[in-house]
This record gives sequence, structure tokens and C-alpha cells, in this order.
Amino acid sequence: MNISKAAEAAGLPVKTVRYYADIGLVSPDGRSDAGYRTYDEKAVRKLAFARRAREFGFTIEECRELLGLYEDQNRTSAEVKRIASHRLEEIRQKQSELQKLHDELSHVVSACRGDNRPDCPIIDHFS
Amino acid sequence: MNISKAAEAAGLPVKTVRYYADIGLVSPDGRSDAGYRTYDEKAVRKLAFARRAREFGFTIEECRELLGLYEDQNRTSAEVKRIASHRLEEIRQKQSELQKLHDELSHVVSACRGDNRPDCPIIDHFS
DNA sequence: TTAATCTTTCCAGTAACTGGAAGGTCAAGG
DNA sequence: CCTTGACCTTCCAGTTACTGGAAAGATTAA
Repeated sequence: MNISKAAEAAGLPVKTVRYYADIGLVSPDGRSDAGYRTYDEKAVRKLAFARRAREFGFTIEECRELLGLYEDQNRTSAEVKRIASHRLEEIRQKQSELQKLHDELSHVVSACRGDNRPDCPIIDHFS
Repeated sequence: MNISKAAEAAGLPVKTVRYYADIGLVSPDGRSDAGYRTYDEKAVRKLAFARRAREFGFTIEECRELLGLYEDQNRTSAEVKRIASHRLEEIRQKQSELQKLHDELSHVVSACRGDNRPDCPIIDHFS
């Protein structure tokens, strides 16, 4: 799979996939004769995982650690479990924060009658 | 309320609050005689809202628009509702993506027995 | 075979902070 | 009143994680 297909499948811009290859976050499967990066299913899964983790505020280094959980042959299960559990807790925290954002915004939507009169009762909340 | 209290209350670093003031995203309530930025409850609510929106990938400009929904006296309810509904849909999308990330990671946690033997059955998923 | 559409590397620019210096302010203790 | 320490200010430089664009080679479709 060439880079544009892989990028498409993972939901990332081509530029970003190339960048991730440069910094060694997600390496291509290999290179074609012409020097084109090639990606297999596993690499695409890693890209998609990295995309999600990045979208939710994990840094590149944290993504590296998370992806590493799957790869480090010398890791102990206990260590993997400890790190992953810690990150899971962070994700649950994010889920709750996202819910708050959702609620605040849906408050706007439901409070606005949707007609052309600018008299939402919640205008005082922020302004 | 001085900047450090406001930052604390909103869950942001002081540096970031000052930066948001500089770019006019969230302005302080006013300035003290000595030139200290002062923040009231409303400003803090805006800061917290901006923090959440930023954490979930909305750009500064998008945050500006979202905060503007509450402030633009000339807006129509229909327009507010349209924009907010659109962003709400994005948030729902994010919620689903976050759930996927959660699932992938909890897969690691539950598949690892938590002892010291590195033989998680899911090692092939990414590596 | 030529045009369109990939791909490569390299280098510069951007968004959104973030750290640090140099210096002014304020509240508490001596 | 004076000092000390924790605030605050502005300004400027540095960082992270991309992102755009140039120049040039590869591939595909007509």
C-alpha cells in the first residue's frame, strides 16, 4: 500500500504520515524499488491508533509509549498493565470532560428556539 | 480575581490565560491599578469552556466562534443553532472515536494477566 | 509519449503554546 | 519602615507537531 492509501485508511494527511515515519513513530512496512514508502495492515492500524491518541491530547512521546506497549518483547505484563491502566483512567477523565463540553453546547442548541429572534435565555452564561 | 486564581479555576496554565488575553480569545474583566489582569466568574467560565474545546481539537478560531455564539447580539437564533448543532455533531463523532481508543487500550489491560509473564495474546495486533 | 498524478527530500512557515529574563507590586514579618 | 518572597507585568526566544511549497523522479492512463 502506498502512502496516500495508508493515510486515507488511517484518517491522516499524507504529510503527517511521512512526518511520523521521519520521527520513527510509525515506520512504513518497507520501501518499493523506487523508494516509495509501503504500508501494511499493521502499520495502518498503528497510524489510526496514533491518530486517535493524538486527537485526544496525548503527546507524540506518549503515543510512542502506548504503541510500545504492544511491541516491547522485554516488557512484563504487570508493567504494561500499569501503564495502560493509567492511560485508561486519563481517557475516562477525557470522556467526562467531553460530555461537559457536549452539554454546554447542547444547552445553546436547545435553548435557542431556532427562529430569527435573538433572545436565547442563556445569553448571560458567558456574556 | 487575579490571573493565577482564574487560571487555577479554569484548569489552565497562567501562561496560557495570558496568551488568550493577548490574542483576544478571553479578555480579562479589567485591570487593577497596578496593571494586573482581573477575572470575574464569567471570564473564568469562558476560559474553562475554551480549555475543553481546545483539549478536544477545536482550533483557537473555532473556539472564538463558539464563544461568540453567546455574545453576538446581532446573531439570529437560527444561525446560532446551525453552528452549534454542527459542532455538536463533531463532538458526538469525537465521543465515538474516544470510545474506540478506550476499547483498544482496555483490550491491552484485560488481555494482560498482570503477572510478570510477557505473553499477552494480542501482541500481534500492532506488532 | 505526453500529461496527470503520484512519490521523494528538503526547507521554510505556522499554531499554540512555553520558558526565561528583567523588572514592578503587594502582603506579612521583623 | 524595610525586606523578603510570592505575586504580577512585558518581551523575546524556543518547542511541538505539524503543514505548505519547491524541485525532481516514478507511475498510470489516454
